[in-house]
Amino acid sequence: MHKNPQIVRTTPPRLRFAPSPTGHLHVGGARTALYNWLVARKLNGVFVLRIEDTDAERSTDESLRGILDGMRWLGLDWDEGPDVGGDFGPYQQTRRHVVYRAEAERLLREGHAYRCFCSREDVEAMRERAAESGGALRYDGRCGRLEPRESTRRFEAGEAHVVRLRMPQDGKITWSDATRGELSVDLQQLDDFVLVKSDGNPTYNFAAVVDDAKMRITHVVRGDDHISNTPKQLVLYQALGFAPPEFAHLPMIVGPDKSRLSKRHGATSVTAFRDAGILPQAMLNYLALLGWSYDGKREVFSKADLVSCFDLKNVGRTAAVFDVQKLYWMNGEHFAQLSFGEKVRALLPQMRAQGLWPPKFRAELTPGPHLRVVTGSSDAKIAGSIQPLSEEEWMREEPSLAEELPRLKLILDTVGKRLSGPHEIAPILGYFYTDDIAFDPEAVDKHLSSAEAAERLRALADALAQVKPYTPETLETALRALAEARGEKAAQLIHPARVALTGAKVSPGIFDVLYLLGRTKSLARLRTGADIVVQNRKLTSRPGAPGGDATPTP
RNA sequence: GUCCCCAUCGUCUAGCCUGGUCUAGGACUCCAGAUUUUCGAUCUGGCAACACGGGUUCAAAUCCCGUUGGGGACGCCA
Repeated sequence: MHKNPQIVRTTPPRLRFAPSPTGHLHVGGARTALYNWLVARKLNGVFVLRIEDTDAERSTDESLRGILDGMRWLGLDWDEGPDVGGDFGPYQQTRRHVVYRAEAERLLREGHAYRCFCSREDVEAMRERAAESGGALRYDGRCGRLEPRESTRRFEAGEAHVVRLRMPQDGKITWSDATRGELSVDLQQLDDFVLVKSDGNPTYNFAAVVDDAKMRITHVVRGDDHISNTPKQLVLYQALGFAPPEFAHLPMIVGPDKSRLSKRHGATSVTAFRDAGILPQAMLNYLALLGWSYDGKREVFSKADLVSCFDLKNVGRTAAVFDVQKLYWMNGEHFAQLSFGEKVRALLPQMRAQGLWPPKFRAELTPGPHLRVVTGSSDAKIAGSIQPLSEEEWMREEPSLAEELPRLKLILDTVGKRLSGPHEIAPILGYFYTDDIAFDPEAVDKHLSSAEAAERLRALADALAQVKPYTPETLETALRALAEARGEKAAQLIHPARVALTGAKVSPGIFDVLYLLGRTKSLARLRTGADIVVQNRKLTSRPGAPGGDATPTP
């Protein structure tokens, strides 16, 4: 077979991601896209986005939009694609019919392919017979042995048919895979597979090869479920007279049960993780580590780090289980590295989704050392750190954001690493923004269940009502003085207070919480907490529990 | 059924090509201690793996063969 002289390996490496718009962008696809993108960027090559929508039944515009959204969110930008164009378009297979038809006709003319008039039932029967006799499930190639004249006659008579590749039957096909090394398959295992369906549409293997060749793709990086497609495609490249690209097969991403990741394993679409508050850079980083490692030690990488560190040589071969827990950990690592402004930007969409923004209430902060830090000299610093917010976003949030920002800054500072990312907003700082607090039953059970607790909360509320300047420092002295006067430990006041104020057993230092919540809210919540204790006791002592101080009903 | 791929802690992995430095390293999770007004965070420490069987070799996680296990493909889906 002659080599087409016009197709020469082009200088800039060209890689592609070729999703079919039949569903959302799932993590496996995103990882494939990422690796292709990384290689392209690292080698200063071109990243092409091609849409494989030849399956008219299942392809939808909605899926296409979702995939593009996902790619954009992850920051995987493409140089050529359906929306941006390029020199080798169109980039949507449904618009490339003429190309496939021309190539199919050429193969037919040159004898590398033939028309097959067998019905689906015929082929099915053949496979069954093959399975029984212990061989590979193959089409037997009978139409390939038809007299050319006979074939033409039936074709011209308008008989339904497909086009099949004439597969050589001797020897084996071998290639060097960038991640697996030498791979080979006996040609006898392969059959004359379909190139063009009876409706005239190309099959995946045919369209992919034609497009990769025409689009001058130099490296094909894909999941290892495509290993068995590779020999077929290699034969096709040969028949078409095109130089094949380099292949790199990636280990699959699987669920905890080691089977291919699917909905049944939980969230798998990247947009679902976005909506759950995962940062794109964390997603990217985590995905990169699924099947690739740098030196076995370093795990946190920025996008730019990945570009410089990534190498197909370090891609592994064993399937990787998708571990959401580690993804969340990774999210925390990236979140911690953000500036205040970037954090706010990452937090706002999530806070909106949770009904925590715009704030339903704000605290009246008494000027104190804490507040001075924010409103005083460092104003400029905050203004500077907020810059990542776009003009538009700033304007949209103008009234509340500007007013709330100093407090939010203090909240984030005091919450510190307890907040590992936007995905934790509700439990970690929700109580600062809504009175609709979710009480942790365990916390209530432990600290809001005794008559003493109710009494302490009321005493504390009364004491704090008197504190002159309302600052963390004065609050602390007041609380400790109260504890001492009552002959109790400070912790006995602090624990119930925390639950009353936040509903949780985890929170920043209690004095910061009191301060940031403001006096009005704090006192109200302490008193509500006392009421909860009472209700709680009524409930739990009702079933005639004899013990304790439950007064017998007349 | 046929073919292909894979096999290190529960999980992600380093080490394997170029056998000894591996009583197998890092990370997530978990546990313990320190710290803390509590939790968290943090620090310190800990649990935990070379699938099995044969070879080759002075020496094997590393090389070879086999077994077992898992996965994938075999479609007019991609």
